[in-house]
Amino acid sequence: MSGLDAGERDAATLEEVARIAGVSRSTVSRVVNNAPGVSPRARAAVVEAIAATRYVPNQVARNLATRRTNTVALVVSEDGERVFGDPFFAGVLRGVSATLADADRQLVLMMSHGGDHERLEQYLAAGHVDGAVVVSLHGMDPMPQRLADSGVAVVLLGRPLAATTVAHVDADNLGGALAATRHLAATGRTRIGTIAGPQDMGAGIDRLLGWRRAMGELGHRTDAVAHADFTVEAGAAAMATLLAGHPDLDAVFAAADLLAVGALRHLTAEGIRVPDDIALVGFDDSVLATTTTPRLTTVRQPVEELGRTTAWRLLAQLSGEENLPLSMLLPTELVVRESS
Amino acid sequence: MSGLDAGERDAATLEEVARIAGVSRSTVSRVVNNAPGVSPRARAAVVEAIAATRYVPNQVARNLATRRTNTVALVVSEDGERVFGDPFFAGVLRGVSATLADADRQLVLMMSHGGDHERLEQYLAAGHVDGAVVVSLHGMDPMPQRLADSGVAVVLLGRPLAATTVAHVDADNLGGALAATRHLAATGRTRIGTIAGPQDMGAGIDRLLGWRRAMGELGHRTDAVAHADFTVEAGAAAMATLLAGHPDLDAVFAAADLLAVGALRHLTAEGIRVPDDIALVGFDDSVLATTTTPRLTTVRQPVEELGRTTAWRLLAQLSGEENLPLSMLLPTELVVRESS
DNA sequence: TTTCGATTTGGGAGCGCTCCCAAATCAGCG
DNA sequence: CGCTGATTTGGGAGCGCTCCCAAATCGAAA
Repeated sequence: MSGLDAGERDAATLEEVARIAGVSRSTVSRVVNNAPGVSPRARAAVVEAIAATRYVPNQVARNLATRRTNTVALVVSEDGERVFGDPFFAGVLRGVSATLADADRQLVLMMSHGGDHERLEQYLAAGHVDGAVVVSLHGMDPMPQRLADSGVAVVLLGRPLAATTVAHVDADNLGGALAATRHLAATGRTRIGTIAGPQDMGAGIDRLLGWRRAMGELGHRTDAVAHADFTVEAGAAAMATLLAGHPDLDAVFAAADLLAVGALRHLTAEGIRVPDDIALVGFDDSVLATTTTPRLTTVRQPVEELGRTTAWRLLAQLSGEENLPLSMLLPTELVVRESS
Repeated sequence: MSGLDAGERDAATLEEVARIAGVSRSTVSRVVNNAPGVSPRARAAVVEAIAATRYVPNQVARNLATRRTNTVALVVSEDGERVFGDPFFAGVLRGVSATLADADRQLVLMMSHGGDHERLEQYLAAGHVDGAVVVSLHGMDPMPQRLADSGVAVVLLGRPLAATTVAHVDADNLGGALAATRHLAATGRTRIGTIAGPQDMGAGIDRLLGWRRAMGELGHRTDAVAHADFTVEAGAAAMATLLAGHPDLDAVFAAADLLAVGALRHLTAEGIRVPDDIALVGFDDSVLATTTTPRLTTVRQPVEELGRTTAWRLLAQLSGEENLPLSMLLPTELVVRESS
């Protein structure tokens, strides 16, 4: 209220520090950014003045002057609900934030629950961040391309469906699905169904494709497909559907651990034994996979690594490196446990 | 590279728009902020020029000039791991982001996994955000007070342990624990233990206190206490400890649903029936509570409302309202299901 | 002592916007 | 047709910093 405590509130500026230290603005700036060319004497005086005034550089001013912000957004194209349920995001976040922290960049997490899309684009385009990692893109969402067009560096985690000049990093979903299905066949299963994920996302499409291709190689029909989005409930429902249409199934490849858990739940409830009657393979190798009974055979994707690599790719782009790969594929790996 | 596509990259500025529209900077600014006092003619010209140049105001410059950013941080004093596991945060996030969206503010989510604390404080103090909601504070963490001192508006979700001038919003943890314990007693239980949460957080302390007080009222001993942090595993372990020390227990109040789930898991494994042998009450009323067998009696806390109220309180403070409450307590409510 | 190159320092200009005040324009009325 | 008050417009100053260039200072060699 009164002017008395104004000294507490109003942060000191460069100019003030300079005055107190008895040097110029420039010299203080040099010290703050520890740039070379400052005499020890001047430096000491400035350091003292900074301490005395509890000076903190105003980032906003700095951003305006340098035209960069040192912050990167992790944009999750999904609402909070889903984000917090899925261990996949936790891993990605860990990877991204580790890499960013190493590079001394600030991370801001943003999710665009549908309607917010517009505000989000505005925010990002308005110079608040240097770049963005966009994850869990659905359908042909033009957002990443638009961001890129408006000058924000963007890298996608997960391949986009739409043609775009935006780089992406992805896991070898196709290879993983291929391996899972072949494994099932190799252990003597012949009637192998699949619970496919959402077909508006690269991961969903590619895992289904992998299963299809493997089944083709084996000379098997590919009609035992049920679709579900990545939730336990949908997995259970899909399993029921699958069973209804194909009662003779002896194996199922589920495109996510969450789906496999749902399937397992349904099978158990129906008195169908896993793996004795039906073998089950999931995808992700999330914590879930080891807490079920029986523990899940699954395809491990390097979630944290995915986050780390995407962030690295973004940083590289930001620092102006040339000839960076437009896409990067990380390997997946089959982990055999008890369910197959 | 070349200057050719510079027009694409370099965003138009106010000045350029003004030149094209044939008016002054000020007039364009007025239109952009739809301030009054612009003739229809001028306005039309400006609107057209904006469209032509695909002009987007530079937030950073605006922030510097106005000394506000229109963005609010949700700071979770916990690492990503925990944040993503706990449904509590999902609810809080939903509440906070809903309120902020209504007020047309941008939300940035930040978590400070221990070491990052410093960078986080720097970031917030450096003028990037107008205010912050801080949730899940541990111990006597001075961070909120420090932020407040450096001019950032702060409201806590969950009462702080340290004395502070920072406002907070909390659920009536004490009342809830009281109700839960009394309920147990009212259904004829006499040897009531508790699994207490972390004692470095208000919620943990208050729920234990509530149980203590209720037990006191009833004239019961208060020695059947086991401690655990808010995870399923810790809950199971605590249940085991409790049972070892007090084999005659006929009821347990767990300070969180996660803990109750752990306890239930242990009891089931031991062949102890719930509620027949031991009645169990949790806290939170998260989704978990309805997916167990038997379904959990629990204390409902209005998680989303908590987020909403905290955000509201922060916005009120930001808009300079006077005489705002320093603390707000939201009611909790016992939800009786099958486990008691 | 002079001179020249290296080091250190200072201050102007500018980042893109808002805010404020003064100037210009417009209307209405005697 | 002039005067007055309201409306609209323009431009300077400033937000706090960085960047760059010129001035000042220093040191050692001649």
